[in-house]
Amino acid sequence: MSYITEEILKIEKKWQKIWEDNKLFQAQNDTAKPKYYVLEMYPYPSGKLHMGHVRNYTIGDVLARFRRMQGFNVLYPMGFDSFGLPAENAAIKNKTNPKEWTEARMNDMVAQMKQIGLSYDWSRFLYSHSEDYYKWNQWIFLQMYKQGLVYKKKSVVNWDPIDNTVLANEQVIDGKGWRSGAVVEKREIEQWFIKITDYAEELLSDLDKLDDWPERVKSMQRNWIGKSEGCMITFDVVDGTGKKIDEIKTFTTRPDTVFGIKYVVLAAEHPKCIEWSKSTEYESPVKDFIADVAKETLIERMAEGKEKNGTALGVFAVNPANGKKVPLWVANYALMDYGTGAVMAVPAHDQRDFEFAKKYQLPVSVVINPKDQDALNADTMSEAFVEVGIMTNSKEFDGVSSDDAKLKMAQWMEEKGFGSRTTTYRLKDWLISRQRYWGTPIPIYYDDDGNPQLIPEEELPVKLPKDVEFGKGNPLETSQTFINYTDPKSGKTYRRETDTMDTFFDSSWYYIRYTDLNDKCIFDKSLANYWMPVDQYIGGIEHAILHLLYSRFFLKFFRDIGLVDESEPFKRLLTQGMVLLSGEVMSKSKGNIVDPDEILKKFGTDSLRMFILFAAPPEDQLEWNDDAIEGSWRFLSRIWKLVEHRFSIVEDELNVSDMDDQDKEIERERNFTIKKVTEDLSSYKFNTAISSLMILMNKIDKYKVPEGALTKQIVLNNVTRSIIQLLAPLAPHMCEELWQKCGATQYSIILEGWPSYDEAALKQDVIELIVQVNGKLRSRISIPADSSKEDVQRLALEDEKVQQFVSSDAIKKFIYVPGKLANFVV
RNA sequence: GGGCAAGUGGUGGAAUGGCAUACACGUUGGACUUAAAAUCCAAUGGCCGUAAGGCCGUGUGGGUUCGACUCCCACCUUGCCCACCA
Repeated sequence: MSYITEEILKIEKKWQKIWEDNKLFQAQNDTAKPKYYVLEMYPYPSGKLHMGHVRNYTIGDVLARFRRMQGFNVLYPMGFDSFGLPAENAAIKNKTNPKEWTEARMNDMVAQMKQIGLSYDWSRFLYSHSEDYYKWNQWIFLQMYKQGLVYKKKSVVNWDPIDNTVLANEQVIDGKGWRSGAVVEKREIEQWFIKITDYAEELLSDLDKLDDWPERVKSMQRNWIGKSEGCMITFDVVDGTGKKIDEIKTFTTRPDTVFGIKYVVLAAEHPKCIEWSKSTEYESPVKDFIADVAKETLIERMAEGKEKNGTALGVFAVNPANGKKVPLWVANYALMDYGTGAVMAVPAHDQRDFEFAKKYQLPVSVVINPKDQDALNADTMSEAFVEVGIMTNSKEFDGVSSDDAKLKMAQWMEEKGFGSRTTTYRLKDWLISRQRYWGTPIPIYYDDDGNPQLIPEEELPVKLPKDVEFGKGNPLETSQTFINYTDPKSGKTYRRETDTMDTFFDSSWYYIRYTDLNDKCIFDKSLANYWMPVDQYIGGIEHAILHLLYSRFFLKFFRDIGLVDESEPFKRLLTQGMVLLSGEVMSKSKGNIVDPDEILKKFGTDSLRMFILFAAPPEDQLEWNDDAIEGSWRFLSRIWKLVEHRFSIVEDELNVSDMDDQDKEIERERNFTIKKVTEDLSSYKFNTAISSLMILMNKIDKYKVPEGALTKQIVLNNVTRSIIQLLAPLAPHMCEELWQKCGATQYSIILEGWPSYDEAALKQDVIELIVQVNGKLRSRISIPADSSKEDVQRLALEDEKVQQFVSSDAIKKFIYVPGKLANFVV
């Protein structure tokens, strides 16, 4: 037999069957054993696995197998994020049912996963469109409702005119729908929201506990939550005659500039714009302006360097710091959904306010001067001064550094009662309503007064109906069986909510459902406490913000209602890089894909796995290379031949006193490689783990075992067995097969444990030392490993090459780093 | 505008204060072969030199250090995230 395609495919099938027949990968709920939970982000059932999937799952599979060999009780499950728009779009296009379409794709992908030999526990398989799963989505919704975390609000939403649905802010990318790419329009409808903002502070501060998350992901989440500390200031609003008609609050991070306020602007969506200008000469220009802003698409509104526009409201705000009256304006650069929708404008010290003031000839007044420079002149300034400086024109605060003034003035405003220190977040509440069929129905009905009422828990799940028509808005509205809800107690019929949930709801808690897939409760608390958190989570960077933020929020919510003790779902996070072909991301639309199936047919899954792991660190982009995968096969082939041609079972024990220097060297390399591979796999440096196995293999090739040399044969056997064990998580099928040829005691190599190494065996008696002169490499000398500094200096000076550069009277300093190098400074 | 990450041979990459380019791919030469493939062996950063050897070299410019790809400062380039966020 040799390591060729025909044999490889036979071996793969053989071992996949043995694993399955013995239920080798089923996680046991044995809470006495140390656990390890490995999870990959469950996929959307898109059709076939692509290289990105293969890379993602290979990484997880290696870690799962490695931890199993180390004796951990490993949970390694798989499932599908199977609700979502594509199934519904396909249903419209092909006149099929979303369920059939989705399940056909799921089946294809599961078959491929099995073909690759991924060691999932299929007894814990789940998918979000099953009634057993989405029932708990509805249950969670009810619990959140009861905790006051769910509310309905009429609001301007992002409307995707191609997918005919509302999009969350997060699903709008550069003003376009994340799936359809259509320019998003604005519409106003009643929507369901989840108050994730209640958890903003904890979601932010707990990021500091996630030591094993990439800094990049944490910083993206921090940006997204967008915490700002500042001050809320209340202004009296007066009409032209000075009569108080109302109040307005503004948020600022610059309380130090409060004496420089020259006007106040409201966002165009602010309801007070119309109210305050009503029945005055300002009403019509204000209305025109608001209409103009409303007409703009998101793209236009967000365009960079956007011209600032506005118009006066005809009313005034009284600056509570100095009692001065300043005009109120409506402007396109104020945002309704951040802060209060109203901004105090300080033209001298904010670039946006400055530009606006210049355009509309509003006054500018300086309250901060630069340190150690001439005072600013408000009339000749060409841009706002935004740096730290010295306070001026600010009464008792004059002369104070503007940095210190921030706190002092905020405190002063608090004492005077018109300001209060506040924290705001950019994070917004989560809009979960979707006017779509293929998602979880929201468990609500409306009473005769139109007030929302909860569907009782015992009636869950609210099932998706089958009598629906696609292609006419929200399909659920076409189902008579669905829209009418009959209260079992009163027998009365009510209208049912037809919105479904954002599919991010499904994926926010699936990881904890794997810990206990029972049908009585969402999950058992003790099992969840045992398995959680996920020790290693693996997925794409595209989920760095939303999915991971929502998941963190859900677990904190579960904790708060007593379902689980953990606060963070994912202990360690790995965001794997993309797979590229000639520098571009592989994509169907570009036609530059390498089909995993083709590679599997040619080289088998072990070679594919080896290539993917070896070609780049897991977080980096991976450039596909047809030649390099052959290199991976070549390496596996050499190990195969090592067992076929050189391994030979010997009953005798190794006798250390019979070992010569070469034997000891191989034995040392064997121990060293075990140490290196163990460390590398623990920190997922698969590429260097493989390279150290290659180095060991190169050394084995040079190690000669003459006919009948018993000691050398035993040494060879030992190193061969170790290399197979170390390789087993990476190339599992071939290693199982070879292990059986090498004196296995168990039916699977996984049950034989992970090889250990002897720290003492790593020591060398004689080492090669680098000798530098003035930091430049000049020679290498062999010295006893335990030499003293004086001995090393003496030995080094005896070296011819060293003598060329050093005369003993010129030595200023001698540096000796034991085991590494010696350096003469002359 | 703010934040984060990265920049090393022909290519993927290794080394995170101590031999720069491990390991692999590719290329070239050789062995084996009637031949090819496969396999095995050798060479492979640049410049100078017949050679021994020397000099230069990790985006750029400074700095710290006996010693810097690695640490510090400034800049350039690329990628990603956020962004009229008050």
